[in-house]
Amino acid sequence: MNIGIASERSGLPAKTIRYYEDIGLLKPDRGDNGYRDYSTSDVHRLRFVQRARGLGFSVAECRQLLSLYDDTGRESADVKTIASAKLVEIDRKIAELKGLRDVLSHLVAHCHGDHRPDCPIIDELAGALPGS
Amino acid sequence: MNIGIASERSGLPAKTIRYYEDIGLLKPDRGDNGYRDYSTSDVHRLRFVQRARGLGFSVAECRQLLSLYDDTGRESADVKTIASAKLVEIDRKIAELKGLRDVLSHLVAHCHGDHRPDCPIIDELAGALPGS
DNA sequence: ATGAGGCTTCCTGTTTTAGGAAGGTTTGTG
DNA sequence: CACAAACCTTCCTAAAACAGGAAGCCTCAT
Repeated sequence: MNIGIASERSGLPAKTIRYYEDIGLLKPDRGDNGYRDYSTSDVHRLRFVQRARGLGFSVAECRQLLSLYDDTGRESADVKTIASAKLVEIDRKIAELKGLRDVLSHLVAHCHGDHRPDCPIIDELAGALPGS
Repeated sequence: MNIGIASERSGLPAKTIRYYEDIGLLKPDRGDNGYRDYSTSDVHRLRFVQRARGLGFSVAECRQLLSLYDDTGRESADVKTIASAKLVEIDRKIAELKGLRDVLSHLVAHCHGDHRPDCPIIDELAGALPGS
């Protein structure tokens, strides 16, 4: 399929998809006319990256995640090591998002009209040190 | 406090903190020597941004989030509108992270040795279209 | 067969930083 | 007091991750 369709289906702009090819994240086939030709598997990879990027993973981290996704010999220790590190990070991100969620909903529900330094919910939340 | 301490306490490099000042995210006091002087409230703001950035929010979005955080008249409809939009987005991100978590843990636990296109878990997960 | 729309490459610009030079300030130590 | 180490300042440059747009080829419907 052409890049326009791949763009629609992955949620990524065509520009970004070409950029990802430039930096070696994926190498679609080329048709006789020189057009890029994406498989559904390519689209899956792109969608995967689209999500991970939106969740604060760098392109380098996405490359790692893709390498797990691609690895055909998944029993290797390397793969497991990387994957469990990513799992820890994901859990941390989930916890932070829940924290952020709490700040916002409490701001809306309980702090209207208050002045900034007086709100105990914020102070508590701002108090948790982030991980790496 | 000096920028070095603020950097330690917020988890952000001093360079990044100065950049955030450049683009108007916060305006610390200045001492007689010209050094920036950060309050604990400044550090809270910085930590807030540090988290939000790591979770895939753009600096522009962080600016919005900070404006909620700062707003002293929180009963305004505008603020509530923005906040609830952010809440929806955060919930979406939490759901996506959980999805990503599932992919990874299943990859590690159940798919070792499989070839990519044969794994039904991935196919299923890659099948969910992301929101905006 | 022609015009609209999609694709190509290439070049430039923006955002969000990181790195480093050149120089002033502060602090601890002899 | 002197001096060095460790901090701070501004400014300039570069990298990462894109976005915008020009110039030109390809395709498809009318």
